[in-house]
Amino acid sequence: MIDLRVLRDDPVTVRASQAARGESDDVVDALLAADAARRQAVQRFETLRAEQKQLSKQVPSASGDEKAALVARTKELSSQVKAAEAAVGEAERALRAAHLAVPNLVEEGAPHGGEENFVVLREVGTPPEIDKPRDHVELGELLGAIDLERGAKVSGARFYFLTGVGALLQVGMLQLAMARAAGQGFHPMITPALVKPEAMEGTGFLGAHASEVYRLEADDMYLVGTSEVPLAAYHTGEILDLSTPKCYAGWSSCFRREAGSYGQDVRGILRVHQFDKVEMFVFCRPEQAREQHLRLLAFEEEMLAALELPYRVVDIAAGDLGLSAARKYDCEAWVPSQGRYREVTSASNCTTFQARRLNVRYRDADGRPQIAATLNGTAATTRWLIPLLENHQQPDGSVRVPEVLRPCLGRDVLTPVG
RNA sequence: GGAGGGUUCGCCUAGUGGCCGAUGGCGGCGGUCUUGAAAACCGCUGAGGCGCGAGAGCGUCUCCGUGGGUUCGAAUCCCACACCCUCCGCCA
Repeated sequence: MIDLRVLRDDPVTVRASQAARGESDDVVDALLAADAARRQAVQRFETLRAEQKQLSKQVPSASGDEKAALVARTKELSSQVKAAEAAVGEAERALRAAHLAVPNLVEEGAPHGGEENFVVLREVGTPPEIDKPRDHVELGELLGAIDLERGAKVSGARFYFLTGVGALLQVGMLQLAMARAAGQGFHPMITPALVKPEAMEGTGFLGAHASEVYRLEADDMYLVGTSEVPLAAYHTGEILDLSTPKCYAGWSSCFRREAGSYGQDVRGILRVHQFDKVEMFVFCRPEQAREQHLRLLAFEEEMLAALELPYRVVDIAAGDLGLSAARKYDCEAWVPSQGRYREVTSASNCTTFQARRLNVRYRDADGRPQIAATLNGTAATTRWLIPLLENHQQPDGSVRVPEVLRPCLGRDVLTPVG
């Protein structure tokens, strides 16, 4: 949710942000109107309520006719107060609905336009020259690392087993992410993968993403699509000490329905219903958010570099940001079999948008509570196995293990199994 | 699945219809004293909305797990629900 004070004082900025996203500012007008309507309702209620309280206090000390008259008057007021209170409730519900419909203010500098208007900030590393590259499905099979056939047999399309070196690679990669993150001051966390509706709702995943989310009907619980959900909800309703940012690295399995993506990326493990991910999450003061955002991006780049993967950094255009991000940088790793870069990390600056909804605050220099800023970014995830296998493949189908992963694999090269 | 107990402004706690405008302690902050510190003593110490004010502020309303209800008036009475804890059973 955006800051209503900003909206009232500076609606022009909010409209400009909508324009950058290529979206209509009807929702801005609706929010302004709902805000005004609520304030009016509140004032009416408060006037009546104050009178009721004042008269009510006189009842015990009054007697006889005077008392009867007082009670009669307050009785009348009582029903008016009740009606006014109901009107306030109604106005608040309307305001909330209008509020939720307005996306976050786009950060200055973000490219305008839609999905195709992203800006490539840099390309790092050189895509390897591979004659007739095998894709990760073939390599996974050769190495005994990925079993898609049995994944489908047991769980259906878009499921897989990681086996042997595949399982070790994933564990090693995620462990590397955890260890490095911890070394840089991120607090390691292993989070719940099932959350209550409030947590899912509070992080905004029941809006546009609702059909993406698995829901357990019998228990009214949700499977998380990323540990961003439990991490963001972790401090719900709290007032934090943010003299330094609170940084977490959360490891969880992630579940996504991938509804509406039928036919897209159906091969292999690029787009699957379940995967594992280490996610970085930061709570900080709003003025630190940009700096923290760049720090998350830098961490992602260090991870990709450590795994010796060629990648590029993309500045996502305003229209492709999603509801809560003010700015988003993706890293895309080179995928030889596709001859193009594919998304492997995503770092979002949600400014105060997400924390306002979750009511996560800190105290400013004057000791007053203020809304915190939140950010998130990918430290490592199952999908990375794709560029990892493909970029390091050798003509005979073996795969070179990057230096940093050798300790957990116990060898330098993965070779095809009989 | 069954049976109990609990939920009060950081923590603990008092509070069974109007002097609750929520008690007291702990913790925290400030001060006195001290070379400094501790102790002692004094003071301050929840959140949100709205209005007024240039501003430090002032006024007002809301919030005692959540949602309803009773009442002129509810932390307090009634109903429903949520969450937490303990024990029993069952299962891993």
